[in-house]
Amino acid sequence: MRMSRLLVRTLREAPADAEVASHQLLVRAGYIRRLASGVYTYLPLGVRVLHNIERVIREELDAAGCQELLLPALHPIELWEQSGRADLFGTEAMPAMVVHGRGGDFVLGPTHEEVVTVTVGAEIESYRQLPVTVYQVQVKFRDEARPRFGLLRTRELVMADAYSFDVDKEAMQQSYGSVFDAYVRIFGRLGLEVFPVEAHSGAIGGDVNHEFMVPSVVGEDHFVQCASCGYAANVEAAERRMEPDLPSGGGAAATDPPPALVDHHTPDRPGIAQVVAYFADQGDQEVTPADLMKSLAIMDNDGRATLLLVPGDREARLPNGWRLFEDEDFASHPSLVKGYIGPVGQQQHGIRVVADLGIRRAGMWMTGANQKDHHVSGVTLDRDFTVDEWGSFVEVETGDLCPRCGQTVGLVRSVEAAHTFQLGYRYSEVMPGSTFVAEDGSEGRFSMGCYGMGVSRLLAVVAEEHHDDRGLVWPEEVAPYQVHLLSLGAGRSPEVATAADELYAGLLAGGVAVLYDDRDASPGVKFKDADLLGLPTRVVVGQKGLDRQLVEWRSRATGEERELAMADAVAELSAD
RNA sequence: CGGGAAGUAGCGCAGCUUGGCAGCGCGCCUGCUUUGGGAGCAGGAGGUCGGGGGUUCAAAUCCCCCCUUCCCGACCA
Repeated sequence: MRMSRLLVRTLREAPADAEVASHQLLVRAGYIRRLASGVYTYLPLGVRVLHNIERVIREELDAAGCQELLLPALHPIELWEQSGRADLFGTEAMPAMVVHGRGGDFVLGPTHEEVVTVTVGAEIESYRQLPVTVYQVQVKFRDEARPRFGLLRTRELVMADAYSFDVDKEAMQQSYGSVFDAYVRIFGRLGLEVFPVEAHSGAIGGDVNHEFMVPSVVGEDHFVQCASCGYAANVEAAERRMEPDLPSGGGAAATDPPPALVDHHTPDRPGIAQVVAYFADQGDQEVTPADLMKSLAIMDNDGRATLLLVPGDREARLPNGWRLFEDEDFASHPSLVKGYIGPVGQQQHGIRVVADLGIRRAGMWMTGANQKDHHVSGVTLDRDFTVDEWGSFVEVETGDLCPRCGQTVGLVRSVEAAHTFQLGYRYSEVMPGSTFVAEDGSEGRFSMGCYGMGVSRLLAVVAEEHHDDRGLVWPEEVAPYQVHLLSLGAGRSPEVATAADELYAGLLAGGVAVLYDDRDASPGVKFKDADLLGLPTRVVVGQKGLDRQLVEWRSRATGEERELAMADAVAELSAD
């Protein structure tokens, strides 16, 4: 491609709305342009990068035996009513956008479980046709509450997602493993370090699932990593080890004998922070969040009223399916007084008590008195309350102990670049046609998996992880062109112009993806633009080199420079 | 959705406090000169000062409403 004809314009300064490096550079170098908040146009250079990422994904998924199809982006709303997820529209869990057409209401597909299930279900009649894994690469739509960081979080995004269909759970897990492995290979080819972590499943559903986390300073997530044994998990799913006798930095040490319960009048002070502030204002007694026990009224996934106890200085981590009490739940369980909840005597009211292991450490606690505007201190395990079930119910923090090996873990800031789910029967149970004749003649239902990867987000992540202060530095797999050919002073030197034109023609004939900067621009401009665009190899044709029948070769990534004989240049560059 | 900031030429910004010709740098166009790390000179084009309403002889500037964008938080497939 001749740069004089390429639809690209580089900017010396980044637009004020671009904050992070990948966003600034992609805009400055002319790869993308913003159309609206979270909606971007891919200019020719950007499209080539996008297509390269897609090519890598296709190659690996094809190699793993997956078959590509293309599903509609426009979904009849009835399809989502059948899965029950239409109820979530407009909520934070499923910010889908609905459009009204002549044929009824449609959803701009935010994800494709419903569509793919009915599509594949209609084609599969027998277990003999299974397993099958399909995938697609297409645009999806999400009405993001807050688009961010250029392509990292958008309202319209390109995703690649695969869906596996198997005869049973064991077979599904096989398929899951094979796509999982393909995903790991894809990240490797894109030049990204990735950590598949155990995670929550959110609105997609299913049991086992993994997020593919790429460590990055622009990440919106953190994952927990153990340097010694390799344990890695999302903070929402991570557990920690807690030795019963190990102090965890909270609560008051138990005295012997334990002191009596002390009631404190704490008017209008629901919540840990307010109580701490209240005692700080009073001045007669210092109370820290760690002295308090956080008592949360929960509906668990079986609909049981449950009291969850965690140390007051820790964030509670609710298991999948659990939710906080709503007003009507409080109304039907009067023993739990919103804002002043405590564990004392709750089992007598039919409340199950579960507690984080951090509560078990020797200690007594201040907590709600189950009476409005009152807290109570000196609350002691076994004497004043008992626990029905222990577990790890707090978000893991740096310095906590690895649940696997007991060493300390750390939090790593990262971008969620892909998410894979073992769905099981979540969709095949509710979507019509998701049955097949099993080997024994009975009716079977698909055990499914789904595997989503953010293609446009990956473009941003690769740019984020591969740039320097002068511009982008694309890995070869994704670079829009491999060679950036510059002619210097071609306007005044017919010899340079001819040599550069011939080299360009030779590279094209040799099948090299080459971008030819044939513009009538000064050398400085061409060098700066070449650095900014970030193609792997730069080749300069100038009078200086031509006098010795040489062209100059330079690696964008390493800065390494070589001189190539004019006569060998095409062969050498084609071999790369 | 809560908090904060900002909208003036394609991009980056000044002007607003104290109302009075709409500016600067880069980019763009023409010509000449230049040419190995974002060249020089000369000439030129380009504006709904985010939108609407109000105050005033007069509004980019003061007042009210709205829209948009970005950042922090919440949330997130």
